Amino acid sequence: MRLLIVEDNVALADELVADLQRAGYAVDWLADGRDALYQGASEPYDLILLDLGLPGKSGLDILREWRATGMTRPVLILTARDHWAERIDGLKAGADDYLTKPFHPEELQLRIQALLRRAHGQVNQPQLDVAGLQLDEAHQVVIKNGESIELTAAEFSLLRYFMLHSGKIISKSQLHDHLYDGESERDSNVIEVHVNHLRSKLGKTAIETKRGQGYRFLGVAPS
Amino acid sequence: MRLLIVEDNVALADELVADLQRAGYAVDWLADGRDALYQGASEPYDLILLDLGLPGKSGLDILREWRATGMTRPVLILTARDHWAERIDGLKAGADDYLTKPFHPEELQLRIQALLRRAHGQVNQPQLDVAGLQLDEAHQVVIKNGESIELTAAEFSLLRYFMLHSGKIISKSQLHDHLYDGESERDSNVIEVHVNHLRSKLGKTAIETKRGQGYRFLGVAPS
DNA sequence: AACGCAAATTAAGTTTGGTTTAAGCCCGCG
DNA sequence: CGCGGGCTTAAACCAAACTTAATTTGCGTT
Repeated sequence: MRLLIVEDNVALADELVADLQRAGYAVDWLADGRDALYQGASEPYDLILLDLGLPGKSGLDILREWRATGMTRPVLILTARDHWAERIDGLKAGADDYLTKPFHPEELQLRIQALLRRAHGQVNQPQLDVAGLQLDEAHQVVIKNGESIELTAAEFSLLRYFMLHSGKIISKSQLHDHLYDGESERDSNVIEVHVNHLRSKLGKTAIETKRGQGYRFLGVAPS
Repeated sequence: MRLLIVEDNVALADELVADLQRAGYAVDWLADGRDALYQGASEPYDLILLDLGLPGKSGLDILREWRATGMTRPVLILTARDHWAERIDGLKAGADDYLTKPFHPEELQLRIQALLRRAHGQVNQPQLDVAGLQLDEAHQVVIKNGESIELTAAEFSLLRYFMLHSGKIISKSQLHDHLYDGESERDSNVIEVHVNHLRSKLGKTAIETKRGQGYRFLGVAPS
């Protein structure tokens, strides 16, 4: 999953970036509202964290412009506790959720997970449960027929993407765009290697390949 | 389907070409307005993507000249968001649709599909639905009597062309011109081979051959 | 800092499957 | 009949995807 953080406070931003990268997200960070307006709409982010107290262009304005031009990606607003009135404005402007600063990192993680699930139609489930597999974010493992399987960070975020897009055809470039941040190569076979690992852990049939188009996640049959 | 891209930004153009080729189009690319003016009118393109911010000759001028000389092919204009006034000029000059940069690749695909359908009288349908067959662009399959049939890339683009020209007689050289880009051979039997494959998947009667003239797509009778 | 480990990535070699070529056959039309 | 366009099949070719191994990276430990 690829996230964009729009936040002008450098110290906070650094911490956020570090936290989220540790949690297996590809993270880009922008401090400037103008850049954000453009990049948030053009790059394929899965979720955007937006600080409302930006210099230059206000966070609310950015959000409104995005929504006006048909940008539908989930946006989570960060706002200072003492500006609580902003929350309502934020939701009105099209935010999907908000969080007041200061907040606990774990709280943020949970909100992000919930938003991502929600954006893919997995409503009200505490964890991703798709096609015979449950993904345990806290322990970075996947449960298949009651048996828990350890995953590396890369495998985990790849599988999470597959589970959120179960049944759809996903191209390798799409995977690249969503699992790696701005500065990374396109001509490599990382994806293929990790898919190979996932297949050996979940079973060869869990991921189907559609030659020339991409992959399709099918999951496992219950035993 | 054969497309022409007129775009001077090399990076963007490369990406577009790659995307569209993956989607099964034959793609030519020109960066220069003067070349475009000539080639866009002389080669048998099915659709032209035209960037307005060209050096040398403006995109608008090119479009106007095309239309003045009776060139009726569909033209999709690409324009920067902050030059929004150009859109109206573009439509006045005879564009069929426009898209503001930055845009999502998927959005572009949808517009292209819509324009191609529109240019062939298939109005307002989300997917090609002709002669008992529905073409599913997203999954590269065709649906016949509720049953989904897998197609290879070559079969898919051939079938798409047939469905867009259903009932008309189509010569083999016409197929060559529209399914393969500039640099390719003419004396081969590729088309015949793929027609053969399509017939074996759809039924022998789906495509009729008019000896010495070409093929005619008839589709399948509902069961 | 330096080490050691595991994970991530790159690289190289192999397999697979789609596309094209090629050759022989069929068949409609003179 | 026989010529030529079209059909069919198999084989050749090529690029995508897979696999495995080697290398690099990053991190925790000392």
